[in-house]
Amino acid sequence: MEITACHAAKGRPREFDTDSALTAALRVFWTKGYEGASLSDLTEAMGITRPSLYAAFGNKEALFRKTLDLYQREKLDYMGKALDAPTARGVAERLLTGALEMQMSSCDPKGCMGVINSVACGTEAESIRAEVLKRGATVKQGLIDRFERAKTEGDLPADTDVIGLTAYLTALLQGIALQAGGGTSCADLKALIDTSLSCWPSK
Amino acid sequence: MEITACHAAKGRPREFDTDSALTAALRVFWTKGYEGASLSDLTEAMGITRPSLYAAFGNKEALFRKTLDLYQREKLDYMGKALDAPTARGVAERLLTGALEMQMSSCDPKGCMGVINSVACGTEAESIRAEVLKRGATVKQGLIDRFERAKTEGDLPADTDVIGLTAYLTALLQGIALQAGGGTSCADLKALIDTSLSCWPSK
DNA sequence: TACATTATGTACCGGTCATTATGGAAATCA
DNA sequence: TGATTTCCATAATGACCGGTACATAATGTA
Repeated sequence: MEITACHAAKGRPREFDTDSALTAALRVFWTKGYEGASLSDLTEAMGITRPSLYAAFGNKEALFRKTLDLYQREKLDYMGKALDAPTARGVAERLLTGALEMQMSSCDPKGCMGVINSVACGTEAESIRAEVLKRGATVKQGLIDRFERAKTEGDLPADTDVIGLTAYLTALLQGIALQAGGGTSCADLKALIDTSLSCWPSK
Repeated sequence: MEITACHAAKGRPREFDTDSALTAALRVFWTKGYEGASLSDLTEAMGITRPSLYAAFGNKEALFRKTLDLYQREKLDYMGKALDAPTARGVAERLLTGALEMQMSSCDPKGCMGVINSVACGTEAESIRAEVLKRGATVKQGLIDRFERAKTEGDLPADTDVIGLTAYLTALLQGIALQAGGGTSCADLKALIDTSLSCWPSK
C-alpha cells in the first residue's frame, strides 16, 4: 500500500499533514545532521509521536532520504536551472549567486544539507554518507557534461580542463556552504562570490 | 603538576607512550569526527583502557583538544610557512599545493580534521565546534593580514577586496578538503589545484 | 620492610539512542 | 450499531554512550 494524494483509506484518517511534517524534519536534519538529529528532536519538531513517525515514514533513515528528496527538489532547483544558462560563465554565475541567495534567506538554516552530511561520522551513518556522496557526484557529472558541451560550442577554450574546472567550481560552492554554516557574514559571502566571478576564466 | 619529559614520578610508571597514544587518537578523530569517535574506538586504537585514558588526558573533550593541537602543529605547519612566501600568489600557491600534498599522502586519513569537525552535530559537541571555528578564524585572519600587506607592497592591486580574496581562497581550501574526504581522486584534485592557480588574479 | 603514590584492569553507573510492543481512543465503513 | 482500521500515548527493549569505583600491581621513599 502506497501513500497516495487522494487516499481512500478505510480506517481513521491521519491527523497530521505529512508534507509539513516532512518540512519540519528537513529543518532538523539540516541544522543537526543525520546523527545529530535524535528521534526526540524530530518528533518534537514534527509535532507527532514516535509510532506515528514510524508508521508514516518507516524509520529514521527512510525519513532522512525523504527529506533529502524534498531538499533537492525545493532548495536545490536552482542548480538544475543553472545548467540551462547559455554560457559556461552564465552557469557559474547562476550557481554562485544561487548559493549566495540561499544562504541569505533568513528563514532557512545555514549551510548545505548535503555538505553537512557528507563528512564522516559514526558507522551507523555510513550508508547515509554514501547516499549523499552519490547525489553530489550526480550533480558534479551534470556540470562536467555541461562544460564539455560548452567546449564543443566554442564557449570554453578548447584546451580547458573540464574536470579541473568542475572540481574548482564545486569546491567553491562547497566552501561557500561551509563558511555560511560556520557563521561567515552575508557581506563576506557576497565578497567571496564577487571575487570568484571576477576570477572566472571565461568571459 | 605538569607533564615533564624527564619525569621523576613517584608511583607506578605509565606503561604506554602518551605521544604515540595521542597520535593514534588523532587518526580516530580525524577519520570519524568528534562525535563519531567513541571511547571504545579511541581506547582500542590507543591500546589503553578507559581509566588510563582519563588519567592521562582528562576526558574525551580534553583529549580532542590535545589531538587538535597535534594536528595543527604537525599537519598544518605548511599553512604558517605559506604566509612567508614573497608574493600573494606565492602564498596561494603554497597553500593549494600544500593542501594537495597533504591529501596525496597515502598514510594519513583523507579530508581535513578542522573541516570535518566544523559542521554542526549534536548539542554535546557545540563547544568543540566553537573551538574548531575559532581556530579556523585565526587562520583566516592571518591570511587577511598577509594580503593586506601585499596590497601595501603593491603586490596586489590597490582595489583588491582582501576580505573577498581571503574568503575565496579559504573556500577553495575547504572545498579541496571536502572533496578529498569524499573520495575524489588525486588526479582530479590536482586538476582542481591547477585550475585554481590558473585563475588566481595576481601574477 | 612498610608506606605513600600512581597506573592498571574489571566491572559497573546512569543516561540516551533507535525501535517496537501494548493498549485504549477515535474515526471510517457496512 | 458493530466491525475494522488507524490513530495516539506510554513505556519497555537491548545496545551503546561517556565517565568511574574499586581493588590490585608497580614504583618511589624511609
